[in-house]
Amino acid sequence: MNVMNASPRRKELTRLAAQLFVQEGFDRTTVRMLAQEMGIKSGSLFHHFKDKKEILAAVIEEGTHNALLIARRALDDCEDDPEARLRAMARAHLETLFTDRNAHVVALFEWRRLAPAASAHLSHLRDAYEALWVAVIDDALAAGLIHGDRFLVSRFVLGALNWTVRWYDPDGPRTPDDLADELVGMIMARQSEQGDSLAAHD
Amino acid sequence: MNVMNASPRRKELTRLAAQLFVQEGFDRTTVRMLAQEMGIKSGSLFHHFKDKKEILAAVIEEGTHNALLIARRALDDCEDDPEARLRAMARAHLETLFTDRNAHVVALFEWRRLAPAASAHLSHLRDAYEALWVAVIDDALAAGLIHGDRFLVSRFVLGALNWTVRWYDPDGPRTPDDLADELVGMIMARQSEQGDSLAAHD
DNA sequence: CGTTCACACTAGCGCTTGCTTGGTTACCTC
DNA sequence: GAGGTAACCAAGCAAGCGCTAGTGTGAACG
Repeated sequence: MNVMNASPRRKELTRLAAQLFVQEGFDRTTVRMLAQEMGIKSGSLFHHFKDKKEILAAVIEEGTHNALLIARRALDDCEDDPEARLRAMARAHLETLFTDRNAHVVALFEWRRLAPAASAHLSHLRDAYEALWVAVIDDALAAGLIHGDRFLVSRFVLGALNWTVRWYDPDGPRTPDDLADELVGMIMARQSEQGDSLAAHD
Repeated sequence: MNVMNASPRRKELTRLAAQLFVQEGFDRTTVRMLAQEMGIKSGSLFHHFKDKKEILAAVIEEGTHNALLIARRALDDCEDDPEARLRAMARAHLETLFTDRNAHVVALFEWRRLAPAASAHLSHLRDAYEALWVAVIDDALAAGLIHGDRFLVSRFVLGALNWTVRWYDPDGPRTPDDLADELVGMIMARQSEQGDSLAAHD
């Protein structure tokens, strides 16, 4: 019985589980389906995970961890002006949603299924990820690039991004980067003249 | 065995079912839980609905129907400029989400659980609702009020609105109308140079 | 009065669920 | 070659699931 460590085998199983959770949802994914996808019998599954919820926790941890890594790398690699950083974060978010796809989607949509104790352990990962967003949004607000309440803007932007998993077709004409750029363009104050709209909100 | 008609009793049961579906999700809501909430035994439930999925279908139909009614009324009651109409649609959307709450939320999040045949019957309702949105967005684009691709803008806006059910606290300081106004303000091309009219909505 | 009908009940069937148990294999280390 | 260990399997249990069958009510109607 493994508890929290990450053997290579367990990592692979987690990746497969994420795929099924995205397709079917956590509740409709049975341990027998998971086992079959992994090429083992259902009983063997409980050698790697204590119970079904621990599989979900592992998937969500993996997804959030990955999102954090990709976002940090994106911020490191991009230029240092507010618009570029905002664009980089939006692109990174969609990248985790659609290329790494599975785990991050599960993290977004099945969070509630976790026991409070388990989600408490993961919340620091999530907080770190959200902190990145808040910093970028704050910079964009301070630069007059966008306008509004910092709390609401970040929620709206993340909502618009997260909802893409409901309608986006990866085989369609648009790339995830196109989506990210369009969203950033949509919310940016089209400044024909620069400067004075440094709106300090209360 | 009722099939599609809507007796008053069935309507009430549908309302109660929606409440549970929002709280627990469709899969985790058992027929015994539904029956208890309705004050009857689980067997009696199947006098009103053919099976569990028909309950979900009834809830979703109710939710979409209601959203359509509220949106139409909002458009009728508001002034006839693109900004007012956009604001009215956003407000109406959040109104269905949070006051009528239950059914519309189920319609958004449990759509996939429906059999294709059942969802085909409901798709015309959904199409009608989306048509309202597309018309309003098109007007706003034509008026230069917002900018971007009509398809993407509507998806992003609806995504931002729908995602509110994940974080909005009805007991908090903000009203749903506040949220709607902030979102509209966020995406509007602010070519009026005087001002950060932030808290000043309506 | 008898018939009908909407509505509810009791009882439980057949199946699936998450999970446990006891044992087997293959490999590593000393 | 003895001992340990990670990985797996066959078999199945207890609980819960959606749903059905058969019956009993009281009100409405002729």
